[in-house]
Order: sequence, then C-alpha cells, then structure tokens
Amino acid sequence: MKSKKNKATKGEMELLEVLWKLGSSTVRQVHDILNEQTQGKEKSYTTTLKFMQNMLEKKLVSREIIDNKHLYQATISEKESLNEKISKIVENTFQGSPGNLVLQILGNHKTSTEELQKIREYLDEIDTNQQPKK
Amino acid sequence: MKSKKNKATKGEMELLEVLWKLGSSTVRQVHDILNEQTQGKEKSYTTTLKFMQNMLEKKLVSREIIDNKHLYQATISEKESLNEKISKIVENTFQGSPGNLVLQILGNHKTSTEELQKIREYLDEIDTNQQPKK
DNA sequence: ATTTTTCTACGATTTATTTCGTAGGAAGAT
DNA sequence: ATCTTCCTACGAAATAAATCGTAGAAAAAT
Repeated sequence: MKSKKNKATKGEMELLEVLWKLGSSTVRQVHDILNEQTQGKEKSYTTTLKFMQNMLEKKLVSREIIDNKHLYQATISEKESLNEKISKIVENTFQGSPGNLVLQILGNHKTSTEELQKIREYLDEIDTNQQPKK
Repeated sequence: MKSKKNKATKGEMELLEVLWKLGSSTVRQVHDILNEQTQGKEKSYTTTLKFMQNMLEKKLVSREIIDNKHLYQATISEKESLNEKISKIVENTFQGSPGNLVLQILGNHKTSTEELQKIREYLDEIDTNQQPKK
C-alpha cells in the first residue's frame, strides 16, 4: 500500500550507470570500476556493498544468486531512465516541445555529416509512414 | 586560486529554475512561486532565504541591491546549464554522438509535424551553408 | 512616533546521504 | 583441517543538505 518514491540519489545513479555498462555483476566488479574511474580518494568496498544493499531495498536493483555469487542488475534500463530525464527537460525548458530540444542540440553540439544524414533519413522514413492517406 | 566545484544540489537546481523563469527577483518572489508549485508541506520563508544565501556564497547566483531590495539572479543561464547536461548524456550514453541522442528523442517523444518540418529546414540550412566549397 | 509588517543574518536542528568498521560465514589454498 | 582470503549483513559514525527559529534592522502603516 506504500508505493514510495524510491528515487535514486546522485550517488546511486553512478552505480546504476556502472551496472548499465556491465550488465549483471557482482559488488566487486562494480566497486572496481567505480574506484578505477575515480581519481583521488578510494572508497572502501563496504561502501559500495552498502549502496547495493540500499538500492536492493529501494528496488533500484534486483539480485540473484548464481553459482553462489550475488549478481546485481538494474531494474530500470538506461533508456527508460534517459527518457524520463528528457521528458523532464522538454517539459521544463521547452514547453513540451521535443522538437525544440532537438534543435537546441543540433545547434550546440557538433554533429558529423553522417549523423545528420541519418537524422534526415529518419525524418524521411516518418514521412512516408505517415502520409499513406493516399 | 581555488576554483571550487560549487555544483548545485538538487534543491538549489529548483531555485535556479525559478530564477530562470522570473529573471532577477527577490527572495519573496522566488519563495512564493516555489510554494505555489509545491503541493503539500509548505516550506518556511527562511528556508528559501537560506538557500539564496548559500547559493550566493557558492556563486550560483549574484545579488544586487536596487531600491533597497535584494535582487538575485542566476549566474549561469538555463541554456548553459542545459548544454552541460546534454553533453554529459551524450558522453555517457551515446559515445559522444549527439546525433544518436537526437534519434533517441525523435523515436521516443511525440513530435508534431510542424516541429519535424522545422528540424528538416534546419538541416537543409546547415547543408547549404556547409557545401559552399566552390 | 509608535506599532506592525517584512526583511536579512546567523546559528542550530533535523533529515538524508555517504562512508566505514566489525563480526561472522563461506570458499579456496596449503 | 587450519589458515587466509573474500564475502555479506548490520550498525554506527561522518558528512552533506535542507529546514526552521530567533534577533534585530529597515520599511510601511497607523
């Protein structure tokens, strides 16, 4: 009866990102990646472990035991999470217009000719699929 | 000599968003908007004030006194902030390819025909400006 | 010129998040 | 089988973020 928010904190997001890269993995694997990409102060193994446990509790990850090892994986996909983020940006900053966000991206982030071409093709595709009202 | 991180917290981000909407404004104005768009538990005025003061300290906002009133405004623009956010997404999730992010957006967020048309026009424009190699 | 209202500064409290130490169990090596 | 090593669970400490109360100054109202 209590569907809590269970939103990931900033720190938990970092763990999720590692899980998205690695897929199903052990605490050890996640911890190693995390400390590898962190310059400076190492964090202790139990810190990462605790994060995983908290996130399990919050249902941000699921866990299965395979071959006597605890394997964790994200319960939300990278795309889902991204789409939520994008929706929020579109609402907040572009009055609900994804197209304007796209224009903003194209205008401010160098995009190769090939990429632009792919976008064009995508637009054409939509076009032909949408116009078949003869 | 010390260029601290001074990254905004989630709560501070909310204030920034209000400042972006309102432009230069008083604590009172920001506080009213904030509590207006919040359902449930009102926060006290001094909470908002404290946020502003902290953010001033962190250089997230600047302050000027006009007509005996403290006016605050964001030191980073909404677009700048957005571009940083986008860059991070592009790096993290799209291997540095903004085009793929665009495709992801177009594929998952309903976009009106007019918007699509504007994107097409934008692409064409780039094209003509880019091909004038003879 | 009092009184009332509104504001800022500041410190303290509360709550959330992050970090780690310790204890005990299982797996692997000697 | 004993000794290491690596693991989990758990609680507690440390740090960060958010919230609020009080005091006194300034402005507005009476």
